[in-house]
Amino acid sequence: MDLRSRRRLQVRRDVAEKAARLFAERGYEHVTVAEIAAAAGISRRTFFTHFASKEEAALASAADVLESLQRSLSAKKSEISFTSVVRDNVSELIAWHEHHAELLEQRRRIALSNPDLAAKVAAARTQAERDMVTPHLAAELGLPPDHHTVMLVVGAFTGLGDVLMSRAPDLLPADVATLADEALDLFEALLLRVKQTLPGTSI
Amino acid sequence: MDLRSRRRLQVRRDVAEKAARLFAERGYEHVTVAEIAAAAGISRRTFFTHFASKEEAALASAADVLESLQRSLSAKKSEISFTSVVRDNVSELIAWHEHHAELLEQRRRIALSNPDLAAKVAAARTQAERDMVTPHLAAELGLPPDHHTVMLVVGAFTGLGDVLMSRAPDLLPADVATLADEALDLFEALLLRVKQTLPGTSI
DNA sequence: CCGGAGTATGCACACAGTGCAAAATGCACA
DNA sequence: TGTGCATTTTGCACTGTGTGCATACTCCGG
Repeated sequence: MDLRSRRRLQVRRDVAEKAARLFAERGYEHVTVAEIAAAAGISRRTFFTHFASKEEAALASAADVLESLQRSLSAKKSEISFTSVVRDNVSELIAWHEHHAELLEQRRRIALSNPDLAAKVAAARTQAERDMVTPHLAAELGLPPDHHTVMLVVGAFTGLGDVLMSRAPDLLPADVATLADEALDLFEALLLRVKQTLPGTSI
Repeated sequence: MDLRSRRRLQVRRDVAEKAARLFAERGYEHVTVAEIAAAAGISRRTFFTHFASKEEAALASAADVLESLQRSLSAKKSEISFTSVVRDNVSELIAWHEHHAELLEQRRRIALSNPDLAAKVAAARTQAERDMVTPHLAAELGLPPDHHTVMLVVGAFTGLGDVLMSRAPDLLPADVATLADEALDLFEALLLRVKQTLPGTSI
């Protein structure tokens, strides 16, 4: 990694952070790209060499949440069952959330200021979740990743995950844990049933 | 309904239809609002009295799909089980799709030309699905609609539904039916399990 | 026929995003 | 150290979306 690209990355992070601050303060719509650029000490035109759009800057500052799940899954690969890994990761995530209350409050305000943006963040999260989880569930079921059954199971998983993520901001950490447990119990039951029914289905 | 509003609605439909045609022909991004307005015989400014945005015009022409589920659910209310109603409705939807191949092809092209728009359509569909389905499932479980368990079950349902809807365009109608059956079997099993576990949980 | 409500339109403007060319910056090599 | 090259920054002009405001039009009841 040469010096140029490292500095570029640093600028990118800096701009995203300044943007997030402004969005949280005044609402996404009421902040212009010119203002973000000014706050970061670059020109408006340069902003667009770092981000393809104002929206991208907003999304960039929220990309970190998934990294933890990513790490958990690739680290503990196939050692233990899929749901156990996820259970562990949920605890990890909840702990992380408690230690970053201010950051999450900022994001909550941004999301509140622009539901469309929030929907996009959620969609991106779901998509990433889907991509991470599919290979593991496919392996656990002994099916190819593009098998319909796998897709359905993954769909149910992300559906449950979406509920969890959408409720989490309004709940106490302990309640989030309870809800996550219930969701995972449900998913485990579903998974078990699929495994039992599986030998019969052969498309 | 007075004459004025009826004509206004007619114009709105007309504009949306013209817009959809243009979007399918040249791609969402390569059609300007000015062109849509011209095609519909109104001024650019008037376009914005009918639609808050270009996007809204694109979404407006895709709002009909959900009406069928809406009707099915409110008509057959509580006569038979929820999943049976949905099963019936899926057949209905598949039949409808076969009779509107050209329209669906048009929408497929629009979605292809702009993934963001497609994501938004999907999100709107999911949200509407959620709203329709929640009261029925709450009733069937004997819980308040905002109960966590209900939310989770609804989440699983919409998650499965999303997979179904995202795969459908690439499958033959018969395969869509098979996939829908599998999804509903899965959901039925989940629902059954929740019912069995329910008496124990009391938050 | 008239006055007013609802609607259409034109005009000016703010802002996002892009292509292009000039200027600034940092890196390697003589 | 200076010079040439590649990357990056910036200004400028332009297209397109969306909005506020004022004006003109249309249709309705009196």
